[in-house]
Amino acid sequence: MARKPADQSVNQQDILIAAADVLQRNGYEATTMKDIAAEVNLTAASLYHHFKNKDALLLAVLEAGLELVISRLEPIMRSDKSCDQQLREMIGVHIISLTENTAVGAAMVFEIRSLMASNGSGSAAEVTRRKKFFARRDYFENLYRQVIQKGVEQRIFRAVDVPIFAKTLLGAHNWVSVWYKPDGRLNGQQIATMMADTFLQALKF
Amino acid sequence: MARKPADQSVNQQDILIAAADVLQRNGYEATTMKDIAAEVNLTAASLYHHFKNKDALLLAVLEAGLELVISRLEPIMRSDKSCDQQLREMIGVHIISLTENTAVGAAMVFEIRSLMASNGSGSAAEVTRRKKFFARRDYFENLYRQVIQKGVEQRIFRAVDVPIFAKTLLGAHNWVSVWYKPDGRLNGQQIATMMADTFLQALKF
Amino acid sequence: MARKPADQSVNQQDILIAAADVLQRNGYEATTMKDIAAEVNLTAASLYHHFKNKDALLLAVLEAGLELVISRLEPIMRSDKSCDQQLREMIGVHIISLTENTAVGAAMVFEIRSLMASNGSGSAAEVTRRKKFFARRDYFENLYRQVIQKGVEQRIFRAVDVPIFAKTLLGAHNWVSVWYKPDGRLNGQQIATMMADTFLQALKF
Amino acid sequence: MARKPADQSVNQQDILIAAADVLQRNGYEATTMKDIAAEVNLTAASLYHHFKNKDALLLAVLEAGLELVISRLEPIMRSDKSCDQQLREMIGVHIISLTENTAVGAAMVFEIRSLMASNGSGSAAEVTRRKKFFARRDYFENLYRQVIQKGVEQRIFRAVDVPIFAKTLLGAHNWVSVWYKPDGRLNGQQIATMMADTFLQALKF
DNA sequence: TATGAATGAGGGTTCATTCAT
DNA sequence: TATGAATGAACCCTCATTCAT
Repeated sequence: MARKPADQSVNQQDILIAAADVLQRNGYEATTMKDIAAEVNLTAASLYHHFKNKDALLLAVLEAGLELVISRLEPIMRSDKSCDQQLREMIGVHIISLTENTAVGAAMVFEIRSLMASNGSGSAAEVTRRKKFFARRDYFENLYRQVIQKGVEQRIFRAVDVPIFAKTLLGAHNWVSVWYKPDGRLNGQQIATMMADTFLQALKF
Repeated sequence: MARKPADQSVNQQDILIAAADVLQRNGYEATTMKDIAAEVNLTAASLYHHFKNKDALLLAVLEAGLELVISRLEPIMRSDKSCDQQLREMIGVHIISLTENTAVGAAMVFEIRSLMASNGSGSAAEVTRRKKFFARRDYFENLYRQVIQKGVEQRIFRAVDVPIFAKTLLGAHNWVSVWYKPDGRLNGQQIATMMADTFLQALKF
Repeated sequence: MARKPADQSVNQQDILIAAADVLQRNGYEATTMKDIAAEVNLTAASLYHHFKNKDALLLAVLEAGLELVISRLEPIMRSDKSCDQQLREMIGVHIISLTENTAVGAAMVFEIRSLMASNGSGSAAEVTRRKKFFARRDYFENLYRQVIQKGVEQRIFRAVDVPIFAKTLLGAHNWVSVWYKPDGRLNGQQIATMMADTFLQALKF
Repeated sequence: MARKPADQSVNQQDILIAAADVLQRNGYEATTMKDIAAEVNLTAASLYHHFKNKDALLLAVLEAGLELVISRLEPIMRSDKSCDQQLREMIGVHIISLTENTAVGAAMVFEIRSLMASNGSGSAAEVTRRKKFFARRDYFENLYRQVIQKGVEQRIFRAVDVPIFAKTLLGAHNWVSVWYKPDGRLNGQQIATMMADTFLQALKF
């Protein structure tokens, strides 16, 4: 009544990666636990040994993706390079992250709403964790705002509305994970360079 | 899009508007026929007198939104203004459309995937209609590409990769319908101006 | 994709009766919606047109059973007969109700705990309804307490601890629906008479 | 039932006690192996080293409870006291057992149905064991019948229908384990006395 | 047109149970 | 003995869709 799998057991990381992939392809609502499980050769029921429920899995996927990008952005922020150089590098690693791992990016674009829909429900711990995620998301966006703000103050960038500019930039980035195809005309690095050029140019006086 | 029939019964337009609204709030998968029906004081069953099925309804919503924007973009394209002026105005009406009618915009951002997921299924007529929609979507994106391309050729814009720049611009626009709040700090017109500034600046030599 | 049933549609009453029957046989947890549906030639899904969920159905069953008994008890209470006569008649109709409809009685015995288990969950309306049910249950028990109390005060009954005596009596009654078999040695009327004798005797000086 | 092994590992007794407790609180179907395991700091899987399956565990709980009561009832039966005194004492120890160990009592009230539901299934050994349990249950009820019968024959009790009177008495008793609260107005001894009074009175001429 | 009732399909989730470690 | 991981089975419930009225 309980068969053993041929290979060894999967870990949460494997599941997260698979889930991100499926989620990106199908979207949260259209993705079934079975779909995700199949991707790692498990039964849907088995997923519940690793994640409390579908919401928790989604949240874990988003968290992982967000933390990955943050972990790559922060060192750039902490460097003593000039603002324009910092922004250029940030856009670079961000786009590269997105193209290397479309799953994470697309999940973030599309599924935040699903996450918000589940707001209010769940245990206190779940609510807390969700709040923390949104706080991290704001922190992430703030990294961009900070460097833009700093550049404006240092007269390196022209005087733009920082929140709007950040949203503009992030929207453009997010969309990459929707249209990017690994076998397309341009690779991630090339796209990153172009987009960095675009936004740096947009900030010139 | 604003004609008012004499009688009081709901028509397809009413349903489309309501559907777009609900779809934006909840997303395609999370939106039930009952939800949409409730918005126009009908039962789910009654919706089937107006639309063949949920997919057809979604498609109709997307079509309406897309055609609205196209209908506002084409006159600008056909004018004899300079490329930069054309692009500025296009961005303007696009953003305004999005902020005036978040429903349509968000539907376009989020639900294209759902539509693609249903690809291959359905009658020949449905498949044809879906194909036509995607063709229109490409046409829409092409409007942007054309004006950018023309500007580049006329040395009014710097030499950018046109497809990538168009995607960048569209990504930024689409994202507006996600974060825009009618009671926010800035209205649609202000946002439109700022984003136009950004992208026009980005195209300067 | 949606077949019609051969016979005409069922109403809530039919479902309640069927549900009470199945619930009694299997217990709440062991009873599936499918089981109940099958009893009225419906699909499980169809039940949800009549009751919001399994809990609501259970509650409706219990309510119906309780109200039935209360409706038979109250006229006796309101009569101007002597306490001992009143109590005798109450025991009579109660036992008869139980043997005529073991389902309801057993459900009441066994499933109150299930109902309590679901306490706190659900919408405010559900909680309210549940509270009201428990209030009615208390009212029901109070009918017995009142007549006993009155009898004690009028020196018709010996001085017993009223709450304990009522519990004793109710426990004996409830258990009837567990062991009573329609084709047993004695019918409901006979059992009722014997139990009335027992408890009236127990109250003599 | 209260021996304590030197080591600290759990033994079947510990599990039985814990299981009885959880079963009483939640009922058989609503109680999970995990629930029971948690009560003794084990995992569900570990329980299977002690009991073949959930049914076996339930049966063991019921057996233990039943045997406990029987073991306390038999000495009274074997004494040469008068019938009325014997019955009084039997009611006393029975109620006390119930209030001291609600778990066992409630399990007996509520879970017999679950046990019967599993009838027919299982190995021959299991069926045998189940049959034996039911035989013991009948034996237990017979203890009451015997003393009542004897009393009637000796003209100590009035002529009642013995089976019905026994059911009446047992129903009242079983119900105690449902409503008894350790911190209630009366303790087990007081309740026992009152109920003994009631039933002895009911048997008077 | 509108709808109440019904249903097949399926999704999330739970749970008893197994087995390798 | 103990357990983590896994699973088949089943359950509750939802939903798009149909059809008689």
